[in-house]
Amino acid sequence: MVSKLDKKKQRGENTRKALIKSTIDCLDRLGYAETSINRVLEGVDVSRGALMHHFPSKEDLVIGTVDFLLSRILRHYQQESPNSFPFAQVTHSGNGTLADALVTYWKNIIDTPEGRAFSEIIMATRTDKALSLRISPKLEDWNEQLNQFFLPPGLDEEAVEDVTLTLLIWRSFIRGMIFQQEFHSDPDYIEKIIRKFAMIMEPHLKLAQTQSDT
Amino acid sequence: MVSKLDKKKQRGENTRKALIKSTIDCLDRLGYAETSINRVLEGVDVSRGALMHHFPSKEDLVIGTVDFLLSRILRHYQQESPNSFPFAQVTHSGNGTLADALVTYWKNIIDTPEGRAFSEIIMATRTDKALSLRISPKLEDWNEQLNQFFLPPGLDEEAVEDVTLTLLIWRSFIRGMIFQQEFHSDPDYIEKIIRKFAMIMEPHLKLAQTQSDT
DNA sequence: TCTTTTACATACCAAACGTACGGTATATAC
DNA sequence: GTATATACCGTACGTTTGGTATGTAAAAGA
Repeated sequence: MVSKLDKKKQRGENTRKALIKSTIDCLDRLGYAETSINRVLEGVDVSRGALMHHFPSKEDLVIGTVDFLLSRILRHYQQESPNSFPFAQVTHSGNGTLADALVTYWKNIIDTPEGRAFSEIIMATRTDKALSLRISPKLEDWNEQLNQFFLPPGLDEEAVEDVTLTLLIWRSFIRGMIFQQEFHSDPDYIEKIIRKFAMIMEPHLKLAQTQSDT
Repeated sequence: MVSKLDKKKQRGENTRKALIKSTIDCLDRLGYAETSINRVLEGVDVSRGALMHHFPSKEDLVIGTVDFLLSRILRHYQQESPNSFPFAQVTHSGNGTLADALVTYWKNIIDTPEGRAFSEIIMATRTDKALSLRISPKLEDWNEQLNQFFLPPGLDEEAVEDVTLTLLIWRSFIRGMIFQQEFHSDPDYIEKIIRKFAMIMEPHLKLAQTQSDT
């Protein structure tokens, strides 16, 4: 009884996932402007009707994709993964340099199909008011949850503000690197920039940790 | 004799400028995905035929807009403007804080219709190969020219590399702030982040200057 | 068993897209 | 005066867009 129900729900879930995967692929390869429903369908064996069944509008498809991308990153932080999380590595484990961790984070999270697709959506959200209205609350929540990973308990208000700002600087820089890639396509040079940034930021991360220790 | 020819060429030049201005406005308000030829024409009193005469394809219109935007920023740097150029202010004049200059730069150059339109095009260039082929060389040239403003003569090779990397970090951060705005719409908070970044970067700019003085 | 719900498929729609093209007016060159 | 180039106009074309309407097969619930 249950297995047949599960089988059907599972089928629907698989279709949803396939559509979202194809959407991510399109956003990464073609950009937001050229990502159409037809193009998404080309990359997967799903009918137009099936897509409209799961995502009644194109906007719903984008929202579904955002939900997937946001929870993906959160999941990534929740289950340890000390190698791709720069701050955690420095403040918790202590082995390896911050620069290494930053480069790994860039390669594993930001400069990936999912990371680039996310950037495309964020960029589109800037001018798409309907999208912004639905996505902005999600982003605020997500931002809040992410920050919790970096805020050791017992910090005073000022220290929390300080760490939060430092985190935002880090995120702004690393997202901006997606733009910068257009000027410097050489991955080695990109890595060099990231390493220098890590070097400059390092003392300010250490400071945040020291404050929480006292 | 000359006046009549000039008058005609002037008229054409005015039409071109009006079309580019309208394109910038559309990119800023609607984003790259929703910027169509029809939409550009809506914002200006020019016929469809006139647009096709000056810009034979949509791609040509974008290229024309990029040319305008790039030369605009270069012009901005060439003619003094010490208030909006953070590095110049610190290394040349010395009055006012770096943070103030950075905030001014953000407000006057990046967070403007022209700055946002530029970001939209750069983002689109990532996935549009035809556009990338025509724009990338322009960007490399432009980048090179911009760097010249920040490189005092007599620097050794290592110092040049150091300053160049620092410049790229700065640019990556400030462009990334366009993304970050989607998370924090409050301008005062944006300013706070920029000021903290300036504080962190300040010693590293001073270092570059000291090296060139010795 | 009969009804409802879920998952998917096919066919179609009006609107908008970028582009092509024939035509007019005027200014310069010879 | 004639040829040529520039600036501009307006319509029409074929394609693609996001979205809808209708139908079918099967599982779930009564």
